[in-house]
Amino acid sequence: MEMAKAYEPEPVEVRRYADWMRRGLFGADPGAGRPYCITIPPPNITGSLHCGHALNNSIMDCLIRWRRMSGDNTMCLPGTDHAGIATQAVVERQLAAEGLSRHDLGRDGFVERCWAWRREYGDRIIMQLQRLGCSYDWNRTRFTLDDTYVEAIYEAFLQWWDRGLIYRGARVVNWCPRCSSAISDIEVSPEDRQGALYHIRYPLDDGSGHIVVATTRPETMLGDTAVAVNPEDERYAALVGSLVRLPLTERRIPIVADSYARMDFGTGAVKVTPAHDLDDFEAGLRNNLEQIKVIGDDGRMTEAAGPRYVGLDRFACRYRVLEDLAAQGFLVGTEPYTVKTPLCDRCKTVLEPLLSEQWFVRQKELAQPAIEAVESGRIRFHPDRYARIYLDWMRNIRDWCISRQLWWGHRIPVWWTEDGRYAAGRNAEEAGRRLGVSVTDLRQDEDVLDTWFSSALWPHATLGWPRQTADLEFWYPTSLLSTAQEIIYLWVARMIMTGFDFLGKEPFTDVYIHATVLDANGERMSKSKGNGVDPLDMIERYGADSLRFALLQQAGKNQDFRFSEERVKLAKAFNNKLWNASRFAMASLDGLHEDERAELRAVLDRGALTGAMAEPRNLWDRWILSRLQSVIQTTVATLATYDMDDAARSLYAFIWDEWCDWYLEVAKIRMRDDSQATTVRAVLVHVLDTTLRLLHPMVPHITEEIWEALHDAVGAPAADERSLMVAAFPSASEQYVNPTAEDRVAFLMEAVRAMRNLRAEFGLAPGVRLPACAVPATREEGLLLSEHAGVLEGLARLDTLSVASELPSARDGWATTAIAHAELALDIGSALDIARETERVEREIASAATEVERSEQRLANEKFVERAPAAVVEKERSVLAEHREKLERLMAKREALAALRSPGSPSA
RNA sequence: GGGCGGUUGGCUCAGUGGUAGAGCGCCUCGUUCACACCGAGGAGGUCACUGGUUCGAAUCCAGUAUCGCCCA
Repeated sequence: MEMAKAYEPEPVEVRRYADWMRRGLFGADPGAGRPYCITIPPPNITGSLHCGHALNNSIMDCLIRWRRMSGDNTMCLPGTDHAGIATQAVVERQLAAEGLSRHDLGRDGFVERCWAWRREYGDRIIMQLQRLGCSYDWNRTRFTLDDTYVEAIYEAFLQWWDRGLIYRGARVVNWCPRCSSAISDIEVSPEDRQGALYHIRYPLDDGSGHIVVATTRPETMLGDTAVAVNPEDERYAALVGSLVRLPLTERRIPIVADSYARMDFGTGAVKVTPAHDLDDFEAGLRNNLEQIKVIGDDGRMTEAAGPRYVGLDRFACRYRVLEDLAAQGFLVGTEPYTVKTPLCDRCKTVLEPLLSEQWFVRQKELAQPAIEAVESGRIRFHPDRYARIYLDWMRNIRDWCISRQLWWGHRIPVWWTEDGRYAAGRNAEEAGRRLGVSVTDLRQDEDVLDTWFSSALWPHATLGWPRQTADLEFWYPTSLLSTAQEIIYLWVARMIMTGFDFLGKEPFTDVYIHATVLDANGERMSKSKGNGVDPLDMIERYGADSLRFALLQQAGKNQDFRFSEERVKLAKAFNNKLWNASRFAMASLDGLHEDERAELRAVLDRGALTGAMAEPRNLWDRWILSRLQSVIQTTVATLATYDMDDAARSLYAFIWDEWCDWYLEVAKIRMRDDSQATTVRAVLVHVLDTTLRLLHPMVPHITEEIWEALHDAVGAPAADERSLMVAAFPSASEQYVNPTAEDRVAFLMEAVRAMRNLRAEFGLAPGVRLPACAVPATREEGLLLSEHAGVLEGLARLDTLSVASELPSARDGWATTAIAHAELALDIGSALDIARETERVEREIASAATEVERSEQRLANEKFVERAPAAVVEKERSVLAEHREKLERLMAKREALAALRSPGSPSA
């Protein structure tokens, strides 16, 4: 296979993905092996891939691919949710463009229209996930309105119904007057708006004075049924129990003591409007207060608001109320105030908390096992700090409002008789039987279920529940749920509750909460701000692998991270580096004898060095193999703890800094020697193979492409059943761990760097080869230097490197430097300027002297010597000895240079 | 108001008790047959602040400041 000089992601990625699909490599069969399963958080069918999806799916696919290669029986189940309110909003907008409303179509017609929309656009995000490279089992893709899924919903509803957990009640909910529906907390987007805090005087009924309340929503005062003060507030203690006359109305309402009134806010007295505020609603229940609904479902004032206000829009009413209060002398003050205003996520209408008849699920009983599972560690959160956030919420859980006044969704399986009785059933017949009436006398409840009701059943419903399927049997409990922090409550918590309740087991054992992706300025990406990075643009420009790698490099236990196109560009540079290093390795395999090719094929097949090459003798081979074990170990350990960032970092550093910068450069030199070439090629092939395996979960396309090319290069037959996707993930071999080799190579690297540094300091052209000389501190270093002289000559562009017992003189044009355990000299001839060289030596002396002094001070500290661990003290002593030795050598050199400069000496 | 996270070189971030690191950017040099999406060399930080613990603190503890997230 011909490899392009620069890596071009697009054609490779498209071809590779199609090939995986064609060969059915994403699918799984239940039964054998260790199960590993992820059911992905179903994106909304109206959505398009954003950075949060891209990050989460990169993480999930990375983990799935890693587990698959590690031999687990993995299955990752994708799907989408029907997104009741979002889809309905989209379709209604479409209708509006045609001058129609949903009511023109009628319920059935409208639902059909939604299905048509879904058929046309609903799989867009699925295709985007495929472009990202996700190895999900697409044959198992689920949608929350699939027939089988609906079965699960009704089963859950009926079971809860029969146990009395579902009830109908009047509660304050988040109401969107435009959508005419209750909406869930997550669909509320609070926004700071400039408003005012109004102080209003409520006169005491007995005429003895007044009490002042503060509010940002004066129009709700028409629905006030009490004034609350804190029971510990001495200012008002005497007033508790007395009545006030509510301005603009005929009502007398009580002053009650309730600790939810904050003494330090406003005047400390708070108006209570139980029908229009969640906290007030609960205070109302505690104090047996009347609930008066003054704002209707359409956002206009009701009759209860009084004749002067009925029919007014709520905002128009605010101004009339303020005028009237002012005119009658009740408005005592106005101050500017930033009001956190709840907006509907979909249509940006200001939400109205209002009292409404809804269906609810009791939560206390369901929460108990879900609490215990996390307390006991049966379910683990990563990072674990989120467990507390979850537990705090679960312990104070409120009943769940599950009804929505929409048409698109699961219609609530409750039927009503004409006389207002009702019962649930899987269908009208069943409800009819329960009510003892015939179907013709029944009408089904108009509401649909909250979309989160269906998502709450996701892990088991997608696996087939309530049927006892093989998938459910094998993969439940699933392994991991990976998601964003803001849906811990709404979604994660509810899945845990339903999992325990319906199956008696946790839905997953691990919950990973990924970071929030911020823009380059550290701000949350949002459509309205328009500051989002579009992942699809990034894929188009740099490839899916680059996007994945860029995201994974920052995906650890952090709460958020900044993301920009620059990052993706850098990830692409890394991919290009890998591509070219591979190209180099493969170029070295051209025209090999068939015996050697067969041997290299065996290396690939086994994922290990084989035969005579299994234990290379050469230092550089031993070194790179030792470093390879370390990166294998780190990769496995960090993926296991969801530290994908550490895994990416460690692979990046290994490939770029060790493999490319050193091993490949050394290989170029060593391969000129036929006696070494065979081993070098085997190590090249093995390290490349291993690296590709390690990297594959993060950057699947490019690694598969190179892996295939590598097989071609050693003459492996074209094989349809071969894929890196299902090759074995590497595990570290103790036998290759070699700290001695690592130390020795560190020494040689230091020698090379020191000599390159010398060249640079004297401004010598990189092309000029110079004679060099090394004086080792001990015999060991001497052997190392002479054995690897050829490599050192190549790396440092030397003419010949001689190992000697004494350094040549500056007089003859030698510049010298010192590293630990050796002195080095370069014959730079006339380029040597004695004055400049003296300056350089002075600088080195100064820095060495500082080091010596620092070490001496530390060791002079008796407490340090006494209390620090012996190894630390020992290390300090050897560091001191090294620095002293270096200092002495430098001082000797200074003297030698001084002699050269003294009068009478020939100038250099 | 409650909870949580961050504050390390110009920028973005690693680094949980033993002499401060990387990438980008910057400066010098270089297209030697894997890669200019590159290579070699270099400059640049009293680790937000104040106390404490310790032989030793970017790291542990307490507090302060500041930015941000979640919840109310």
